[in-house]
Amino acid sequence: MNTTRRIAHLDMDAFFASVELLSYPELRGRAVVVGGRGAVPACPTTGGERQFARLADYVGRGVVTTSTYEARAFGVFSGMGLMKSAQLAPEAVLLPANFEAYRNNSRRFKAAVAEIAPRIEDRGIDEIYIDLGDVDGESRALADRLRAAVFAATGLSCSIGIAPNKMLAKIASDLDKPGGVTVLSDDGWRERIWPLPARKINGVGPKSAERLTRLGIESIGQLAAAPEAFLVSHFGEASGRWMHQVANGIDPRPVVTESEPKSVSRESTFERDLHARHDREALTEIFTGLCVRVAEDLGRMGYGCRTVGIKLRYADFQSVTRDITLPFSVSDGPRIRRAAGECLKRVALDRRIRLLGVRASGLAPMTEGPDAGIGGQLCFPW
DNA sequence: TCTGGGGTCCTAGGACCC
DNA sequence: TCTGGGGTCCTAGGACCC
Repeated sequence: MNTTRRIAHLDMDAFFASVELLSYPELRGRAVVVGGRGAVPACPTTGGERQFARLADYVGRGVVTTSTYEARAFGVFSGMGLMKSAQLAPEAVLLPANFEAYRNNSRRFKAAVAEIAPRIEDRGIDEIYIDLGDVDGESRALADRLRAAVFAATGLSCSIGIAPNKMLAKIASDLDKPGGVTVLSDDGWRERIWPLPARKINGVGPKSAERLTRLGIESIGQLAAAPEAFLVSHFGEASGRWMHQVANGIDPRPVVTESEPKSVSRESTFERDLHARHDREALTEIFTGLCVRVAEDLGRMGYGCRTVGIKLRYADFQSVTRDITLPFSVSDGPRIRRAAGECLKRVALDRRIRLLGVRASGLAPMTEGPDAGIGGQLCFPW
């Protein structure tokens, strides 16, 4: 019996920036950065030629969402503060994010893939896993077909990895970016994967990579050779085992084609740090607005929540969370606001705050009207 | 001149029940 | 009077991912 699976990971190349280049083809070949709250959109001048904001002129707390490969050559990557990236590439063009356009293109590329291979796991706006088990065709030819279909639907390029499991497929899709296809076979993957840094494993982040380095483990191959008991003793039962397995090419996780939402949240970082007393009015307004948006999200999804939580980030970047679980499900702004207010009473408000967030979890679909799912009761304990 | 916003999953301790 | 386990729920924090 042959139980070898065939799984693809498809990753759009510099997705947000590439979508912007569809609108502004004159920027092709230039260092372009997408991101930033309050970044200035492109505007036509009187001559008809479009005018773009320079990265060097940005002021604020925004970060890079995506950068073109030309910008990455300057060392500008996702997550970097815009003010810092401006020092590396002052002449780069800065564009504000246009999520409507990204969602549009995301839907289109996924639909194009689904025409060829319908078993798709959504991994966010710009990447998917595809179960190719029931799809005919040699892997490389199939990948070429998928790439062509994505390009025909969007005008955008992607990279694809095909391998016996998700972990290997994910690493493979990154091996030949942009526009590459990498196929790893059941017995040939080791020579490509084992020399890579352990950090390349999806799930080994900066903290774990640092700890591994201190233990003398740099590569995936070294991780694979480390005794499982040794990893378990340093990273705990679950993480240690998992690291040992994936480094040895064992990853039985299936491609999950459907999932229920677990939580929804809204948060906001302020232009300047606010003080609970001095800026009370502004904070109250922001807080209520976040609750209203969470309620709107829940309403749109048709879900209620039993747990309401808040998040604060202080000026020193320390974060705290508080949450409360209600005896029944809620979904309306006022009740979410009231529950979140209870949480707010349990945090220190004597320091400057840079971020405020509101979260709803313990989600359950609301079957009937907005008040269904609370057992018919309309009273609540406060 | 530090560091966005939206998520998932895991851990660990305490409460509470059997 | 002292001593157990196991299981579930709740809360807080943290790592990680896109």
